[in-house]
Amino acid sequence: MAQYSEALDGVFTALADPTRREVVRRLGRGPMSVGDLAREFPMTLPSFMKHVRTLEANGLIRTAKAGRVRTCALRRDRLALVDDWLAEQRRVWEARTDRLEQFVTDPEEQS
Amino acid sequence: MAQYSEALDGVFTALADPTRREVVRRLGRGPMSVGDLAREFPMTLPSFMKHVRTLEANGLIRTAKAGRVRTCALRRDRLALVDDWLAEQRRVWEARTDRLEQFVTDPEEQS
DNA sequence: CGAATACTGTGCCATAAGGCTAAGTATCGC
DNA sequence: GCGATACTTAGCCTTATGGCACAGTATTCG
Repeated sequence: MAQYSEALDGVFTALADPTRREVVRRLGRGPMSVGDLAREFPMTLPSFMKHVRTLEANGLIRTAKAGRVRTCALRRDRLALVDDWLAEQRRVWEARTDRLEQFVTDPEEQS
Repeated sequence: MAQYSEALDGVFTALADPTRREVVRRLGRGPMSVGDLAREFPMTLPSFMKHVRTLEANGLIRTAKAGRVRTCALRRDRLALVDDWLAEQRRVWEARTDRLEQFVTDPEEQS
């Protein structure tokens, strides 16, 4: 029941950017170097590195430098936080005593 | 396989804020008016309304005004987008030919 | 050793996010 | 109708975000 979780803030923030989501996707296939990853995105390396750092800071990836190459790997366990949150949501709304949602958005209402 | 999805951007952005996540949680129990919702948060009404608008703009809630009261209701179907994205992630990493993750973060690496 | 490679660090910039106050509008209840 | 209620609009402020260029450091290769 951890409501105001900073961890969730971080994970959702990290996943709110399309570049970062794509990095997560690619790393799902296996570890990759920063350079190899960056090559697929239309931005400069320093800009791309910010995304890498954001992902790492929020625990979604792990990185390590060997020689001059930094390799990134996905941390699948962190994505589980999202799963958990969704599961709790479902728990909440399944708990309500079958209130039959009479509420309907009024079609007249525009603004 | 919609990668760069604006819908996902919106949903994740909306959920990245603890106030908005809590609103989603509370609405999980059933519809509520803006005023009733706002009363539980330590901020002014105008500030709170911004969150309501963000949630609505990103499709996570539906709102309608009756008289002087605006009622909010959760749109559970939008949360399914997150579920779907997670499911696709799992599909991606399960597809890799059991690459045994030899990659280990080098303990020497600090910066 | 010297050039190329692969980041890394710094600083700048524009826009967006999240909060506030103050004032305005629209209902509702007496 | 008049005051209270429930938003709503407008404008301001500060910080965060995401991108850039340019210069620097550390490895690797020939």
